Amino acid sequence: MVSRKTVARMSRYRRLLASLHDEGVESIYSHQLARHAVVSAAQVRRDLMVIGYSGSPNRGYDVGACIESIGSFLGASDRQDVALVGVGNLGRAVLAHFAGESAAVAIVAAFDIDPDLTEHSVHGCRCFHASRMESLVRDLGIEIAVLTVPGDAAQATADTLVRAGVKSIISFAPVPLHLPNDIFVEYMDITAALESAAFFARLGGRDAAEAGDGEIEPMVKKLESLLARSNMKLEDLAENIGARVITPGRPGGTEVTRIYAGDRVSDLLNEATDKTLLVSNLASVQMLRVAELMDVPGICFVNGVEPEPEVVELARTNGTLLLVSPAGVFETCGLIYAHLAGDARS
Amino acid sequence: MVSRKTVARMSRYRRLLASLHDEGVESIYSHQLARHAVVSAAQVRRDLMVIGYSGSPNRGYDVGACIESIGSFLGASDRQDVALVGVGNLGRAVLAHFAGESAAVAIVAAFDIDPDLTEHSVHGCRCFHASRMESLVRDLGIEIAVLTVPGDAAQATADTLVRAGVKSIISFAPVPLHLPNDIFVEYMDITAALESAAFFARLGGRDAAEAGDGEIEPMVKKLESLLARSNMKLEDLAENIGARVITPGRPGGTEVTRIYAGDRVSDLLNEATDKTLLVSNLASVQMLRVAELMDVPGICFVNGVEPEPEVVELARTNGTLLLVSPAGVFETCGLIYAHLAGDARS
DNA sequence: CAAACGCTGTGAAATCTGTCACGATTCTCC
DNA sequence: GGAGAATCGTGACAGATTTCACAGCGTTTG
Repeated sequence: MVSRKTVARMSRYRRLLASLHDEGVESIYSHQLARHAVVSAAQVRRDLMVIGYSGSPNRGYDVGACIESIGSFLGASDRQDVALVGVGNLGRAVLAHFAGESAAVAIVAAFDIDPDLTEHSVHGCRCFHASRMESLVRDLGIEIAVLTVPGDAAQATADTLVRAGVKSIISFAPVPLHLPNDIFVEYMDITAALESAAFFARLGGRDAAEAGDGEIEPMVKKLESLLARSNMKLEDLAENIGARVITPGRPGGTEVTRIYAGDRVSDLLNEATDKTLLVSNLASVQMLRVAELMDVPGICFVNGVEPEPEVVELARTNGTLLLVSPAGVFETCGLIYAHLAGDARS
Repeated sequence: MVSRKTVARMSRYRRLLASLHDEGVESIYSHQLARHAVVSAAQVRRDLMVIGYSGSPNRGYDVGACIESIGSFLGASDRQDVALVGVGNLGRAVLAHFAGESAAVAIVAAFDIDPDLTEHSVHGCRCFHASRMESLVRDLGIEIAVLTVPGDAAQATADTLVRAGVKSIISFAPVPLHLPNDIFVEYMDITAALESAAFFARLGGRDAAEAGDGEIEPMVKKLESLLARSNMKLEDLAENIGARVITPGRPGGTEVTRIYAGDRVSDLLNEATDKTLLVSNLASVQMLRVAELMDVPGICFVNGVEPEPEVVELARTNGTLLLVSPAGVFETCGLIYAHLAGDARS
């Protein structure tokens, strides 16, 4: 039996693949998709295995075909109708969220007890009075419902929906629902999420300290040899320091033996080689030009800047690997260092 | 290390306990709390174990003290401030959701790029322009953020938040975020939830058929002996057929050896005993009166009706166990039957 | 006052979930 | 055409999570 989590990941894969497809990407390797989805490569392969889609070694997975496969697995066969109950702020937000998507699931009817809302359209979805819910849901054969009603109405509403033939419910209400256990319920418990976040935020300080368990040995000069020895891909490094990859590097991976951090073009011209990763504050076209001139394989911008489209375009054309780290130059370098040191130790 | 799931459950426990506390419940057993939270009793005990709170045998857990314990575990020490980014429909819904709650977490600032929203209050929360986000978040020492921006802005916003010192993020955006791995991220992926729901709804038919795998043997007459032999509590039965418990039964559990389904009072007077569970369409006070007269220990209403407060009140006074099953009389009986049969077989 | 009962706390088993490692396969390059 | 490199598919493994099962203890009952 396929697990709930796997299905959720599948949905994410499909959306990621769809956006890549729009960018003209034809095929993709498991580790690339893994990086996009923030999971491990093995996970991706296993997930794609269960849906029966096979990629080809050396070309990876065909993006289009893979989208198709996931589609047929998740059930693109016939469109599935969804009902939404509770047209408050949250309900409207959910309606707006799905208004654009032309996915295989579509919210076709909304229900509320407020007569003012009734018989109007909200974000392109017809709104009916709750009293008509049971018969309409039954007659339309709707099997999926989104519950955005207040907590005290959730149980009764859910019971009605189940009676009308609904098989799956997504509940935003902050109460657990008591339903027959052949009904699938997915809770979107915002309060629980927030309290979990608060909990882990408090732990954050301590935990992060534990995580960065490296002794800060003064072995700076070893960096070069560490880099040279480690056959780590820049792509993998990016993942480990929390940087995101904006443009892919050269095919076959990007090898570096040095890291240079700085913004002064004159220094750069002296220091950069064709195996240097450049870490810079300056997300400008100028930087890219110099990088190209020096044949630098990769650049890492910092502070989470969003490079101008022009810059991204140029990087893509040049085949320069473009990273963006959320941290500053210092932290980014520190992270890379710690990572390499940790890697070498193990 | 305590897991993410455990923390989320803790949050649910606390809310359930709080609402029970308001109802005047003083103490509770693990299996009762388990039923409310729709988890197993062992799970509850283990969860409460990790926070170090101990109940007493035979009196169970003290509701008030337990709320306190969970509070100090999740961190009630000092209020934690939360920022919300993206004051669209969804953002407003989340703000409204937390406006009332006086919990230990509070959304203290909202941010958006729309100047029209800026400097206004939305649901009692001051809204600032996004350009002031980084400095304000940093200066206020906010470590938790709710992300309700469109997908294409999510990554950049998250980077900025992390740079400003945020430790935990709850993201409603439909894209995975690439962040340092000491940052806690909780995804509320509505699309994934809906697609999962759609998937399991489709499976529903088959799956349910598999679940109810019992051969439909004509052993109706064995029911009585089955019931007599099984020392099942009605409370447990309720859980297994997806019925919810409205009022608790007599202390010490509710034993039944027969089940009678029907609405005619005259039949009832002939059939009911003090060990009969009554299954009825009719959620009326009349029914309760007859039940009391005949000393019936439990009644199960069907079709998910919401009994009148008057009925509930009377049942509580009488010490009559009141259940509501989401299904009809037929299905409810069938479920109970299947369950008993399955139980006896195992 | 002793026996029986029912609940909690917790070690141990079972189950679920994700990762690793390695053979199989395909493509590239010489 | 064959060696080599890189990737996929998958059995085996490790870790996390949940459930089971039972000892221990307070309460009730005869």
